[in-house]
Amino acid sequence: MQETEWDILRVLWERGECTARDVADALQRRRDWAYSTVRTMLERMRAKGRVRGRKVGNTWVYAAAVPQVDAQRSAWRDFAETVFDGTAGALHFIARDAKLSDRQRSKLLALLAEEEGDDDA
Amino acid sequence: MQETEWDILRVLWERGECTARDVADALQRRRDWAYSTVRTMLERMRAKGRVRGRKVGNTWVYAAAVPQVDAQRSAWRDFAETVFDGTAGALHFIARDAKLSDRQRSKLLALLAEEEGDDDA
DNA sequence: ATCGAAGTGCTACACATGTAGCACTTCAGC
DNA sequence: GCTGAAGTGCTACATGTGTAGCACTTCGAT
Repeated sequence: MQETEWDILRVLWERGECTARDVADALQRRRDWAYSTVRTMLERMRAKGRVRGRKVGNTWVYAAAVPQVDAQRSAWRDFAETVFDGTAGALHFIARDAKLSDRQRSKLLALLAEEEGDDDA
Repeated sequence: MQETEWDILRVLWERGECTARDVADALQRRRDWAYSTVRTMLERMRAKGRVRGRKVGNTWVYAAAVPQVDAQRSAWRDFAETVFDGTAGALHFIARDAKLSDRQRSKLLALLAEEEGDDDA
C-alpha cells in the first residue's frame, strides 16, 4: 500500500465515514491535492476493496474497509518480510541497528515489560 | 523501494559484486525471472543510483550502492512514517499490537537489554 | 576462421500510481 | 423557476514497475 493510501485511510480511521470533500479538507495541509485527485484515489481504493463506499442521497460516503490495526499488522509483516526476510530479522534490527534513542529504547522496554505475559488481554 | 529491488539488493549484499547472470542465478528459486528481466532491473537501479556498476571487459558488474543496514534504516523510517506517523507510533505498535509471540517478545527484550547503555559501541 | 554461449544496447507493452480536468446533474437558496 | 455550489461519471496523461524480447557483438573453444 502506498503512502497516499495511508494518508487517506488515516483520515477515514480518525473520522469514520467521510465524503471525498471531507477527506480533501482534512488533508489540506499534509497533501496539496485537487479535490478530483482525492476522489480518484477514493474510487480506486474502493475498486481495490481498501475502502467501502455507500451512497447517501447522491453523495458517496467512504469508510476504511479494515480496522487500522489490521492494516498496520499486514504492513508490518510485509515490511519485515521484504526488508528483513522475516519478523525475526526485523526485531533484531530494531533492537540492534535501528539507532533508537535512549528514550525510545527505554520506552520500548517499558511497553514490552508492561505487556509481558498478558498476550492480547 | 519495491520488493523486487530488495531481492536483488539482498543478493548483492550477500555476495558482493555480481554480474546480471550471477544475480539471476541466485534468485532462481525465489523469483522466476528471465535473465533479461534481471538485467533491466539492474540497469534501472543503476540509473536510480541504487546500485553501482562497472564494466569488466565487456561485462557489467554490479554492487549495492549503499550498505544494507543503511537501506534498512531508511526503510524503517519510511515505514514508521507512512504507517504510524513516526517512529514512536511504530515502536508502540510493535510492543503492543504486533502480536509478537512470547518467544519473539522475550528475544526482543533480551536484545534490547543487551544493547542497553552502549549506544553504537 | 568459425561457431556458439553469454554479454550488450535498445525497445516494448501492460498495469499501477500520481495527479487532475471536463461535462453533466442535483439540490438548496433566492 | 433559476442559479450556483458541490456532487458524479468518465477520461487523460506522465511516470514507475513488472516482465521480457530482439538484434547485434564478443570471446573462448574447436
